[in-house]
Amino acid sequence: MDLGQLDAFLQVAEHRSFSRAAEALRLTQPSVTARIQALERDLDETLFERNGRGVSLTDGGASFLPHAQRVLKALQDGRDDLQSLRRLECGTLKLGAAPTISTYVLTELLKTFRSRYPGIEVSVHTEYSHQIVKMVLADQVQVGLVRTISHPEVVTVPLYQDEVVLVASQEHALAKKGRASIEDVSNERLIMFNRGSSYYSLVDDALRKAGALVSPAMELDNMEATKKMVEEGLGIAMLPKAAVERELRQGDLCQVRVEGMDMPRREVALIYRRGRPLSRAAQVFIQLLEERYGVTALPSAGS
Amino acid sequence: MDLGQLDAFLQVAEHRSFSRAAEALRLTQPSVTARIQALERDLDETLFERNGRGVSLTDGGASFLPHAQRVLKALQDGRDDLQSLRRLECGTLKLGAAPTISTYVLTELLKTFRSRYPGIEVSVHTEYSHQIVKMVLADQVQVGLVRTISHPEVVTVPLYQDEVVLVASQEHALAKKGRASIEDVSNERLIMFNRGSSYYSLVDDALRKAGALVSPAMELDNMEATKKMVEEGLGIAMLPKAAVERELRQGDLCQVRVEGMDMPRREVALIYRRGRPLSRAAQVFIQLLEERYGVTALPSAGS
DNA sequence: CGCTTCCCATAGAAATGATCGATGAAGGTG
DNA sequence: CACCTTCATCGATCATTTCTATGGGAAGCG
Repeated sequence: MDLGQLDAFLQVAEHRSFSRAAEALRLTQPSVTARIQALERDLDETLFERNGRGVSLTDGGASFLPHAQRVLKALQDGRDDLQSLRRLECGTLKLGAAPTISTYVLTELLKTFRSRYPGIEVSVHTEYSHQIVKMVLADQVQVGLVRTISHPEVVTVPLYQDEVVLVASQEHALAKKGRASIEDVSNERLIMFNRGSSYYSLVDDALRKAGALVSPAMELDNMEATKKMVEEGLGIAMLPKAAVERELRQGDLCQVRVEGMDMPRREVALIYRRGRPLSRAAQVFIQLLEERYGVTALPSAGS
Repeated sequence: MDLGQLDAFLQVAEHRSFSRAAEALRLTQPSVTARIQALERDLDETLFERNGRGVSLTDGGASFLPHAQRVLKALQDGRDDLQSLRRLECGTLKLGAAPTISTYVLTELLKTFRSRYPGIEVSVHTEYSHQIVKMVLADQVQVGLVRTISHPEVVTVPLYQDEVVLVASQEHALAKKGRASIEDVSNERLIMFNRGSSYYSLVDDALRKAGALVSPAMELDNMEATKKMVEEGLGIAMLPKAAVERELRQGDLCQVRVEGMDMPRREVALIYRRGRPLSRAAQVFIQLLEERYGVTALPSAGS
């Protein structure tokens, strides 16, 4: 069985003639005869009645016709799908991101991405960074946005520094002062965020290094709840700036500069599997990141 | 593009390996490589990522995969359809029949036919005989059941004689006597049926030949109405026996023998287009007629 | 680090299959 | 009856596919 045979079959059925079908196919009539005969032999079924003037479908031919049409249609659909994939009119982008990034950075990025490529389906998996790395390696996600991690199998492209800032409610004394000493901080009720998160140890280390003796007054596993606590004046907190940007802008929270302390920073990076061609959707997503953060993430074509 | 290429594509996608796909296809690995490369060249799209250990689909390959599956499925469906056609599990039977035959003979035949071949779709077109002949010639129906007509392009197989009988209501004087003379008939109110039908002239001729001077008391275009009229005692009628068989059996009407008159007969025949292969459905329908009426209608295989 | 193993790509020869032009046979047409 | 059209057949040519043998690259193991 051959697609050329099916093509010939459809043409002959349409034109009711071998010779006219041959013209349409840009073949000679004996070739069309050969194709139809081969098809009939293959299906063990006479498909056409040959009568003096042209041909007509037998019952078997009539019943096979719609299937032959489906075959060629499916093929055309396949080609069309590839074409729209090339034009980025469809496709799938599977992203992995660490929790804070997923909530406070990715949303903005995806807004742009979706308006640029409305046909591409996007799915986001939020996990801790080390888990995202595993997912990238297992091809469960194509691109990850995580804290900088090095792994031989993974390409890591730093995007930006995610700074941790001290925040307090608007009415808080430190907020009004705008700055605080290590001592001030030590005397405040510090609300800590999620012991499992990488921020916890970052903040903890930085405070210890600065000589602050903090006793966490509260620990929450949830960023939104933590912010609300601080807003309500139940304490102060050291949180990633990206996560509190809106509240700072709206005045719900105030940033407090801490004198004599290096505020911890976390480098956020884009990762993807090394040595593996990226899907087109992933490529254009990474291009978006390149524009946004002024980095070069994709190997240039020349290398 | 070639079905072998699609087959190879599916096998490689499934086995994630060219060589295992080659085994499954009973080919050598280089052949599979060649097929995939040809397909990739045709689609202008890399379908597989070749990594040291096996291969995996690219995004393009993944998007083409379901279409390739559809192609092969459509083909299998086509083969299956032909198979069930051969087993008479499906198919189409288009019948044409003259009005009386359609109503009073075909129904019974089709009951048997449907129970024997429940999957075959049957459609019946009821037209006057000469119209049915045209439909047979135009391939609008495959088989016709009509009064015997001869036409060089049509095979005509007489099936049975459809006798015309004189009927009267149970209470009618002639019914009680069981027989009538020509004179009796002439004195009765004769209800005639449908001037357009071939029965009209048959009956008219026969009466005239027998010397009856009839003045139709009523003329109806509808067999059921005619019978009702006779049942109600509004007159007598000469109707095809097939059309009144049930009423005779149930006693609603009585047959009256007419002395000294040749009752007209109409030969009913099966017709189909000459020199054209019949669909399987038509063949088995004709076989049913052969059984039922003890005739030979199909050319034997040897000729 | 080198060895082995697995996997896919390539090259050239042989086989297979498709196409073509010419011609024949059958049926329809003037 | 001659003529035209239409499909089937035949043998030659050409293209494609498949095979065997071999090369190169990546992964796994000692």
